Amino acid sequence: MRVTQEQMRAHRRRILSEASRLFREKGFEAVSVAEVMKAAGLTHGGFYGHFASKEDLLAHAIAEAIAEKSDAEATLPAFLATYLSAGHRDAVGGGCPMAALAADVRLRPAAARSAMTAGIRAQIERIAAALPDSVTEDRRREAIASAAAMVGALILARAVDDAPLSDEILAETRRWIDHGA
Amino acid sequence: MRVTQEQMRAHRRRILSEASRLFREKGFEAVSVAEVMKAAGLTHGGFYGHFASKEDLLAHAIAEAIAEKSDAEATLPAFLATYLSAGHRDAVGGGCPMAALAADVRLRPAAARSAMTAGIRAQIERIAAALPDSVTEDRRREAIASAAAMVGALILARAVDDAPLSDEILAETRRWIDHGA
DNA sequence: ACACTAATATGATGGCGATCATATTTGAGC
DNA sequence: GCTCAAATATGATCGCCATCATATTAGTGT
Repeated sequence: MRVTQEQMRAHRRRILSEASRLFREKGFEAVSVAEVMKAAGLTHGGFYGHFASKEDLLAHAIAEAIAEKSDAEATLPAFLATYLSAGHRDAVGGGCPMAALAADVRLRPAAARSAMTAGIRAQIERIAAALPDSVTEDRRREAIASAAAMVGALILARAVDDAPLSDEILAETRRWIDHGA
Repeated sequence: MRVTQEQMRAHRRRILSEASRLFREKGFEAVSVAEVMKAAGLTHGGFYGHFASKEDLLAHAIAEAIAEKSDAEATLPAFLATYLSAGHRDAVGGGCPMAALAADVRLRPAAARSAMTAGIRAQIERIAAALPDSVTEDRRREAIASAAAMVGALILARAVDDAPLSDEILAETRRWIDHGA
């Protein structure tokens, strides 16, 4: 049945939002188009009225997740405390799209990689802006290394099946960045 | 046809080695059991004589990759130079199993996570051993943060579709760890 | 050498999932 | 209000793949 143009835009937003969450939570391949549509309260057939393919959806979902996360924390220690927390580790679906999908994106077509690249760039710049003043070149280096350490720590903390080790990875990486920056 | 027990062990090793490479290269889901067997020079049917399931294979393949990588470089700068190099970034199939599979392992059953956890532990200890002398507690912190930064940098460098940015992520993270350690 | 069984090969099976075709409903523009 | 096309729903299709069943071959222990 046909719906309002407004409704249709709302549907598209809903699909994107659910896809963004599901992809982060379960990985790209493990989520079916039908599952996304069901989560959005629709049936699978209408999907191709909104997106060209599942991979097209991924690219938009990544962009969505990145845009949604662009409200930065002011200071680096505050950001770090949130980012490298048990809460963030355990809430993958609503968490950092890079930690959840950057490894996966290597295997995906250009559009998805491009969206991810934009997110990584933005993240580096955001961290650089939050760093205490110093030489521009050093700020960028610190921002890059901090971003890498944060993403890496979250990925490792999520991979590990041992809770104390997982906590330790988060805590020690956090202290290390705090100390170095 | 039946083969020598020796042959059979060789087949198993071959399957593991090809699986280890293929999983790193293309991801767990994108590799089929038949593909692994073909790469090992066998047909798909015999697979279940060697492993209980595809996921069982993954667990053993991770353990394999980790064992194969356990010949450490002596010094941290030397290890870093290899690890955060364009060559390593571009040779995923023979590269670090954590950078290739840690993010994926979060979605896999216990055995795979357990093998990965052992690898992460070993890597942390190896880095700690390679660090210049200092207080034990600080060494461990530096080792954990360095491991996280290295894995994160490699993942980000591989995700990005822009060569200069990718190179920059590797180079700056490397300098940052070198400097801090 | 023989019998037995282990290793592999060949050939199903069953399910899932991306995508497409067609039907249905109902906004939108006149 | 009427017409037409646009969203969505329903229902294929087609291919892939993990796993299993059965056949074939030939080591292994005697």
